[in-house]
Order: sequence, then structure tokens, then C-alpha cells
Amino acid sequence: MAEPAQPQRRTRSKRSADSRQLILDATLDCLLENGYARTTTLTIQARAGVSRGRLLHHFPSREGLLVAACQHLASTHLAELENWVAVSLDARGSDVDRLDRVIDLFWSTFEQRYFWGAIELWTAARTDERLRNTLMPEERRLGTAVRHVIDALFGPTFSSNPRYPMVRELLLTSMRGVAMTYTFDRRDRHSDPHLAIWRNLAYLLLEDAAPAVASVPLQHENSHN
Amino acid sequence: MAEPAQPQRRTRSKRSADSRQLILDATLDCLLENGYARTTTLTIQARAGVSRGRLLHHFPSREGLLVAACQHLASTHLAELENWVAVSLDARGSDVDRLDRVIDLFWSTFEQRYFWGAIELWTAARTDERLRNTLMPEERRLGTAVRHVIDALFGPTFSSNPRYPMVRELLLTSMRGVAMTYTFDRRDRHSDPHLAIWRNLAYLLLEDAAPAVASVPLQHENSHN
DNA sequence: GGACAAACGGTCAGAATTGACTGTAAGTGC
DNA sequence: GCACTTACAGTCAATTCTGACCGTTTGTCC
Repeated sequence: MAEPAQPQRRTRSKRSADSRQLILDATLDCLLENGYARTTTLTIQARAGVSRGRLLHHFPSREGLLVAACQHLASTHLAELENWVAVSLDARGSDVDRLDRVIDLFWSTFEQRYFWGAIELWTAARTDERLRNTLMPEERRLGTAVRHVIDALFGPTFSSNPRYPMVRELLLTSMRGVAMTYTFDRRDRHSDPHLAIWRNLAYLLLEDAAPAVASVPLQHENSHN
Repeated sequence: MAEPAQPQRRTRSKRSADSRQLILDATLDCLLENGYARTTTLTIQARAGVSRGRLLHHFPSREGLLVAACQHLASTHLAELENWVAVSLDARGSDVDRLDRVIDLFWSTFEQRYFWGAIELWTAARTDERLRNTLMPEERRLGTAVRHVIDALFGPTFSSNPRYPMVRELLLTSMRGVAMTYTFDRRDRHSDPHLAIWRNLAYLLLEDAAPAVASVPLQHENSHN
């Protein structure tokens, strides 16, 4: 009956770490569901299922909690990225349709939890200096990591192209810009008219033997921002 | 001594309109300075210099005020655009450096008041259905107007290019995506490394006699998101 | 010129939120 | 095993914000 390791011996540090995890996760959940303005310490503590004392013991101020949530969001996403590149790398096929698949995959990241959490924090950081100072170094580090992942996704065939940095930046920023419009305009992400543009961009600038896709069949019935 | 027209005859409707204007302007000011969360009816009324009764008479609820601020922001910006295209159109020079100037001008719009006001509202709209329903039609209309202005800026020489719609969309969305990073990373907008990319994109896809700018001299010392 | 209502001015109560504060149980080090 | 401290639990006062409410002035219409 003797447990081999330390059994239910609830070490204090373990429980403490659990608390932080619980609270930080709840904070990000709340941020995604209710937005920054309605992310109050009360809703967070309710969502996390912790007492007021427990929350305030770990995060004495709301601002500190939000700042910590930044770092938590960043490190979580960084871990996801590590995973993601491992999964995506073995899905390598011919170069022909690789561009399409990479772009689809790339675009799909802009509906992930991280993206919207980041947008809430970025927007709040604009008028909150402390948040901004926390966010900046984290996001810079993340930016580097994201670009490494993207490079791996495209593979050496494309990423060695002298035009590749340009294409990567355009895709990354353009996708972010398009994703922003989904705040008020909810439509199917998989049929976004910009997908055709992004594919075309990649074809035109990365495929030396460019396919016969010169003009863009862009139908703008309703103008999408 | 008889005044010719209606002198200080403060018509009621005029004063009423002034009140709305005052309050809406103050709301947007507040939104830009303090962000959505700290845009309270009290700070607005203080900034506008109006009494509580005056504010509540015109905007009985905070939500209604924010929604009205959306429309005000949109119509204001629309008027600015009309003006802008008139001013910019006569500044036509040779096609050679027109692309550069248009892109600079284009990029400069992303530091305007409208952009950051819109971002605050967009972000809030993600988790606020009423705001979203107000924002969507307004922003769609604006999107169309913005594209017309952009087309006029580029001029028929470029906008008739079959690749033009693609370039316009990439520039518009990429600039928005880059501008978002300025929420937490404040640097000089005029030296953004993406400017070189945007110019290159325009050269490569719009200039049939493409200049000798094949690869992008993109120095990414510090990775900018 | 008199009734009427819009357009306020100003106060206040109720609700929500934050963080301080007191009390307590349970690991930890010696 | 005993003192000590972390990690909570739960309450509460102070603050803040919102919108209701009541009173007053002043265009406006007939």
C-alpha cells in the first residue's frame, strides 16, 4: 500500500503553482469570452473556482494579473509552436501544392485562442504603459519564434528564395490585418477572398516556374475590409 | 443695431446638435487617450464640459453613446477621405516615383486618429454584439470608400493593371497588420522596415518595366512583429 | 402671449469592483 | 514536535460608475 513516489502529499509549492495556473487560464478564458473591459477579478475568480483570498494572494492587483496573463499567454503559445512545427514538418509533400497547404495552415492560426487574446492585450497595452512594457519583449521573442516556425513550414526550397523574406512578412502582416476585420464581420474563414490573393502572391514571387496565374480572379461583390 | 440674419438666436435644434457634437468628439478623444475600458460617461462629460443631465439627455445609456460614436467616427472619416482625395489628386507627378509617394501617404493614414479609434471599437465589438451590428455596415461602407480613394491615388495607370486589386488588398491589410504592432512597440513610423517591402511589392507587380530591385534588402536586426 | 415640450442642470441611490484586512489550516525547517 | 510561514478563506470598506429622477429654463407653436 505504500506509494512509491510522494503520493497525495500535496506539497505547498505544487498547490501554489496549480493556483497560479488555474487563475491565469481563467483570466485568458475571460479575456477571450468577455473582452478586456469585462475581465474583472470577480469573474476571473468565479471562473477559476477560487476564493477571493486565493486570487489576491497570488495576484495582489488586477493590473499585475493582466501583466502575468501576458507572459502566460506568450509562453503557452511558444510551447504550442514547438509542438506545431514537429507535427507539420513530417507532412511534407511535393513542392507543387505545398504553398497552398502552408498558407491554409498559416491562416488557420489566426483563429486560434492566442491571436484573439493577444489582440485584447495589444489594444489594452496601447493606453497602459505597464502592460506595454511587459508585452513588448515577450512579443518580440514570440515574433522571432513564429518566423522560425514559418520558415520551417515553407521548407528550404522556398525559404532560400531571395524574395522569401518579403513574402513571409507580407503574409504574416496581411493575415493579421485581415483577421482584425473578423472582430465585427463574422464569416467563414476558409472562404476568405484574401486566400486567393495570398496564394497568388506566393506563386508569383516564390515559384520560379510561375504557373499561369497572372491576374487575380478577385470578386469583390461585397467589399471586405 | 438690428442684426441682419438670426444673430445670437440660439435655436434649440442648433444647441442640441452642438451638444451631440461636443459629446461625441469627447467620446472619441477619450477612446483614443484612455482606451475603451477607461472611457466612462464621467470622463466623457468632464472632457466635453457638459453636465450629467446634458449628456444623459442625448445619450441615455453608455452603450448607446459608444454605438453613436461608431457612426460619428465613420462619417467623420468619410468626410476626411473626400477632402483628402481632392488634395492628393492634383499632386500628380511622373509615374516613376508616384508609387513611393502613394505608399508613404497611404501608410501615414495608419497613424491617424481614425485608425486607433476604429481599433478600439473593433476590439470591443468582438465581444459586444450591439456594437458589432452597428459597426459592420458602417465599416463596409467605409471600406468601399477607402478603396475608391486608394484607386484615385494610384491613378488609372496603375489601377488598370490586372494585378492592381491584389496589390491594393495586400497593402491595405498588411499595413493594418503592421500598424497593430505599434500598440506595444513604439518606434518611428517613417522608418518601418516594412516600407521597403511595400514599395518592392508595388514595383514588382505593378511596374511592367520592373526596376532592378529583385531581392529585398531587408535587415531584420530586431525582429519586428 | 400662453401652453407645451425640448434641453438641459444637478443630485442621488443602487450596483459593481477593487484591494485591504483578519482569521485559519496546513506544510516546512530545525 | 514546535515554531514559523506560506497559502489560502471570507468579509468589508472605500471607490467608482451608471442611470434614474426631479427641477428649471427657454425655444416654439398656435
